Amino acid sequence: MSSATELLAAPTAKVLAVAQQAKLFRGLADPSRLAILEALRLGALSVSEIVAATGLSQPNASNHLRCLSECGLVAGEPRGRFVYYRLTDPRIGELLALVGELLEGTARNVDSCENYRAD
Amino acid sequence: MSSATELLAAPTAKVLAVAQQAKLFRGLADPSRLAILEALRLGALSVSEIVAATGLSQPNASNHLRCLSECGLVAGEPRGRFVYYRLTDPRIGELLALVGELLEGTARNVDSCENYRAD
DNA sequence: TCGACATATCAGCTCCTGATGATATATATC
DNA sequence: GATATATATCATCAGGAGCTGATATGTCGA
Repeated sequence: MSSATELLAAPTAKVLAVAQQAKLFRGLADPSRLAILEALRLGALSVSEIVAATGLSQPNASNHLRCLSECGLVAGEPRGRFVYYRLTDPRIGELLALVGELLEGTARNVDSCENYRAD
Repeated sequence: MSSATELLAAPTAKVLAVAQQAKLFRGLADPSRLAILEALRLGALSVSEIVAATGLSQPNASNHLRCLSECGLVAGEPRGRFVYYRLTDPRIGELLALVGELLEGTARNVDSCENYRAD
């Protein structure tokens, strides 16, 4: 954890908020999960449909869906043998759109960033 | 990297966009970097001022600032022995605000997310 | 009940991430 | 030139993240 002095004291609401924000961003900080969220922007999909739309392996997609569910970004609804996932909030689409706009204006050099290499 | 079939072919603009978005989110996916960005919302600060505002160690703050610079989220301006950092785009503040709103509505359980533990 | 299909979970592996302490480099002042 | 301060870089470490292949579990239809 950060060595921020605030964290040495009892965690303030602000510190907790930052930690939660970091977690949410971490949920988004993976190409596979972003691909899943993009696929879900058009409507609910089953796991198999998500696998087909993203090219992910089935266990990999399932793992990422669990992660996204636990972060509250998606929710699964079992219907027989299928589980249909959907975005929990339309603002998630807004968030992705805003980041797209930011990338056009500022983070042109993200691709050259050595810390986060897209292998 | 993701085994997405699109990536096996020549990367499309879409795939590259997702990879860039993931990188930008990864830049934001750390409490220390978020604390830095929050501090900079009020105006440009030197490295020492950022250290004071966040409680981070100097090398740690410097590393994170380099990361944020390379992602295009902040820019440093040397003035004598000081380097003043600022946000490169006001929409970064909007992004943080939107995530704050999302957290109020959906990701209430982020704190319980086992994949991303704030140690 | 059995077989097929859909989904979730697991073990193991590799690579990445974020921190620290030490230190190098740059700038300003005397 | 020497010293102090500010900042950047490095080596090292511990822990986390993301993937695969195997497999367990649940549902549906015959």
